Amino acid sequence: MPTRMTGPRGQARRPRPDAGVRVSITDVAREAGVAISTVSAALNGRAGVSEATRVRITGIAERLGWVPSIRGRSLVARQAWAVGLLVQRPASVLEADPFFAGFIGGVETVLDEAHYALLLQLAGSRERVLQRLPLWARSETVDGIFLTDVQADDPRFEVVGRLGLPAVAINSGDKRPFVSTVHQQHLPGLRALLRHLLDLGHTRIAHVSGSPGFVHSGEREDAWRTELADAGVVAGPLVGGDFTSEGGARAADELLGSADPPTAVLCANDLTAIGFISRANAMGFTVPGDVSVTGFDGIQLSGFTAPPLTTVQTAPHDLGAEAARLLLRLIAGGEPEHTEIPAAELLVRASTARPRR
Amino acid sequence: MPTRMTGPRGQARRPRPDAGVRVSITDVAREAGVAISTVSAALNGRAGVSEATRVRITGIAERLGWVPSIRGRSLVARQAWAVGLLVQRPASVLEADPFFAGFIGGVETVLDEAHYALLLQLAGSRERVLQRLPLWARSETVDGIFLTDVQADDPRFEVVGRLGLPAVAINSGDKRPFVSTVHQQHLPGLRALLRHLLDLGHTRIAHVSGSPGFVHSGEREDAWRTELADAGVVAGPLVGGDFTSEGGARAADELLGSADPPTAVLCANDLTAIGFISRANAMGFTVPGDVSVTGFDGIQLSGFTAPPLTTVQTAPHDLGAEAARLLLRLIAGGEPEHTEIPAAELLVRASTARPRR
DNA sequence: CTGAAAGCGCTTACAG
DNA sequence: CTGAAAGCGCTTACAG
Repeated sequence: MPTRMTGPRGQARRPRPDAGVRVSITDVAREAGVAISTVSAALNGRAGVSEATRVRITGIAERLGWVPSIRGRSLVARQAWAVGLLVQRPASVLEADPFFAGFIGGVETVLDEAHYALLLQLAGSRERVLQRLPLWARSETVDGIFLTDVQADDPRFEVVGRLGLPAVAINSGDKRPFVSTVHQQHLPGLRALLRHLLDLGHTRIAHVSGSPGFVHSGEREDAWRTELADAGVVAGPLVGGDFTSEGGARAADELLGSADPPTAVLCANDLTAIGFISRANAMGFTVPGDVSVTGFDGIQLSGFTAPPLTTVQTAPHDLGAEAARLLLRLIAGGEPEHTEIPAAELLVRASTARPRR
Repeated sequence: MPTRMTGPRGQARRPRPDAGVRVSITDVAREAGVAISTVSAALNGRAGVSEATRVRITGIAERLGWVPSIRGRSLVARQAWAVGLLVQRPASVLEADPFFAGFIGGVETVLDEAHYALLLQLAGSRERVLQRLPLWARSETVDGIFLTDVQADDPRFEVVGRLGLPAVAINSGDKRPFVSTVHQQHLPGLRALLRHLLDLGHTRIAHVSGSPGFVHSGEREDAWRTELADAGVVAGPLVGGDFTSEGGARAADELLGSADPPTAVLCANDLTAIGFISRANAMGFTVPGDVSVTGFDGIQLSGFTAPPLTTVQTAPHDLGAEAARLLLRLIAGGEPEHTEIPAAELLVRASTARPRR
């Protein structure tokens, strides 16, 4: 039976097989009959250690299963070898959102190679993020952070600037002080999408918007308004959405239940479009026969809906990879940079067609 | 212009506004004219500090913006205040998978309250996970880990046991040595799903399996075989899938292109089912008119497909929350526990109906 | 109630 | 080429 002992913080800790014997640099040094500084130099490939000693020490370290403690190393190096993603959303939204999985996947491919880890925390709201950001920075838990879900007047920029915390903003619209930014242009794809609808002959094009406050919500709404104005078409009704399928379904109720429904609907993202189509079908409308519907994002499932969605293909994975590269460079002492990945492109599939009349 | 200086590891580091002046416990002690041990005791609410001193020190710490460095604290406390998720999949699979977002969301809701962080790393393959696990454990980067995607003969159990690393296995099937486990029963829902198809009158029920090697792939295939056998129905054709929509589409090609297509298809998960339906439609088959199709998982979009999917509703979020609770208890010195969350339930929607003849 | 010391596991100048 | 010492920022016994 395992016995109980009391750990350094007074918590009961159960010893495990082979676990009590944490091997430290001191153990390796003792075993090798050298000083710890020699072990350190040998293992880190620093000059000034004879090949014979290096081989001997390496062998002993391996035999003892010694791996340098990141805690001791962090303390002197003043690095955490971790970067953070402090998400400004409740868990429920994160779980449904198609952006984060791709973004994190991209981030990881780069961090992994650099032997950096990603620290993830869900702060749930804008207020709690602002509360936690200084703690993260001052406690030196991470060497830098990603700023996603940038809002129009985002106070985080001022905070990371003041704290001196390396940060990369993703799709923040403008260049911001103190931080690097990576951006994927959505406007060209959005314009192409609207021209596609106009070219098909639509003149009554509605918009289901994203959650208010987000940079990309405003961007999509503006593009819709501007592009239609340029074509001399009166912008159809605007319905407030929230980037969810439920929001899309509600918008369908409202738009298709009206006296003069639109012939095309620009949805703020794919989830919204899928919800819209689902409800439209339930109401007896066919897509694209009665109404053309477009998405935005190009999530994997958008190619497998009925009908497959006309949308704009974004690249959260590539955005994540580039953001990670920028952050690592900033941490290494580089100046802030501002880069772009290739613009999001129109993907014409089967959810759009000529208007019936 | 910022000047350059060289950091402790020889990397160039750019000082930032306000960033050079890292305030440590020593600064607070000096400012307050007390010993660092007094500052530590005061800030951690330990007994033996007069109220007056505590108030004074707290005030000074706040004014100086001091937050204890997790590095210094980690070293003496021998805790990382972080747990890890070392994912055994390439980024592309992770990005498409509906499980992880929900699971991570659930984990976070619990960790956040306990002031623990989640360290995420994508190792990409089983081999690299096994290579990295000892490094994570020995470098003391995390206090414990989650074991997801458990495979039939998973070597990770032996490794975490040997390393003494607290671990929680998710849906691992059996109880395993050394680790806590959390499980959501899928079998009752799976059986109900199959009985639903049998009750509708289907006698030719095919299965599109998941990726080979995973516990839940085998579980679904076994249930399909067993339940049909119990009902005296010969199990229809089995097609290998991979939990993706592409795999589902390929399976539709194969099954619906055959001379005697099945009247119902049990897909290993929702993504597979959605891909199957998409291709079925393209081939001129209606769902559920010509063929009934079922999913598994109950992802949010499964309610918005055309037709909405009959599936089994799983709860990755709850699984994540419970797994996090178990892991924190294990880290605090508790014995391994084995818990269950409520079983996954059948969700009958519109993708299933009586067979045509 | 407060302070001085030791030590967690490392790395980095600096002596020999 | 190797070793002894100092120090990163904390916490925890132990003295006073």
